[in-house]
Amino acid sequence: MSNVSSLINNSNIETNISPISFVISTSINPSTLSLDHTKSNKIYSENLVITQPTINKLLSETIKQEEFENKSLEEVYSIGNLSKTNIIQLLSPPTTVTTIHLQSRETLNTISTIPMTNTSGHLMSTLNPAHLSDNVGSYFVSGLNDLGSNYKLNPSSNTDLPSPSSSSNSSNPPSSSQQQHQQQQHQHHQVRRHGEGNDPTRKREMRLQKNREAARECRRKKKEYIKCLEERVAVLETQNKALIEELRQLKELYCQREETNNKNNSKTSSTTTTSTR
DNA sequence: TTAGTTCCGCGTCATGTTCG
DNA sequence: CGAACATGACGCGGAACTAA
Repeated sequence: MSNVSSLINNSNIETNISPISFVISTSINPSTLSLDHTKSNKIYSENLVITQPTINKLLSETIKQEEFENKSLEEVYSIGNLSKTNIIQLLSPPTTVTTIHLQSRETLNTISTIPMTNTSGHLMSTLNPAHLSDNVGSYFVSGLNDLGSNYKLNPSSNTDLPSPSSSSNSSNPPSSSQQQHQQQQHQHHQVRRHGEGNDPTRKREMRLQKNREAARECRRKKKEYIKCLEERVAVLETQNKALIEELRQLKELYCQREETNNKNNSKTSSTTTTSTR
């Protein structure tokens, strides 16, 4: 679990997106999900960054900004009617960050179907459960300075994974990672069968075996981390484009208003001069 | 078709970090 | 402080790709 306060302090990414934004950490216990176990790890480590309009929609269509900011954690929890959802921390405004541990596939679906918007409500992207499975969704690691904590996955994530037979894709042939997992388990059991005697050769074998597995896991995490970064880049680029467009429109509007004001001013000044004559 | 190149994943070693 | 773990570095083999 990443420290939300440090996340905010060390990274201005969320605050750049919106004065008030929310980080929803999808630290899902894989055992509670009926996901393909080869894919659950992806969800396990990633954070969703959802902006104010989205979180409002998530919690309640009727929640007003001020209301939300003044609520206690428990109150927000109950308003949002987020069953099985645990709001860990709600920082005070202006940077309000909520970290929510999602604990069920159901909750994940609730959030996943909500479009991500920017500060002005522009649609940024839609987070779809299918995207999560495909690892293409709009979710990313929480902040550059917090990447370490995302990079480090729960070491039990492998062993806690549901068995392939219980997954929804049980009819599919095992993927390479599934095979790898089975192979690892097999090797693990073999090692156990042989015991951990004091034989130096056996000790060395054990050490090599463990390191082999550790290296595999390390590479997997590294790949996942890089993928997260790439996805984050994509999302930030989209947001950046939207913000630039928003800025352009506002500038245009401002110029138009200036022009109208100038015209009005010149009109009134000319009428006043004629009336004084 | 084939030789050369690139990419990817693996196993191992060395070393830094964490934990009891 | 030692054991266990995490990770960077290195070399190797195989698959995929490419140019001749």
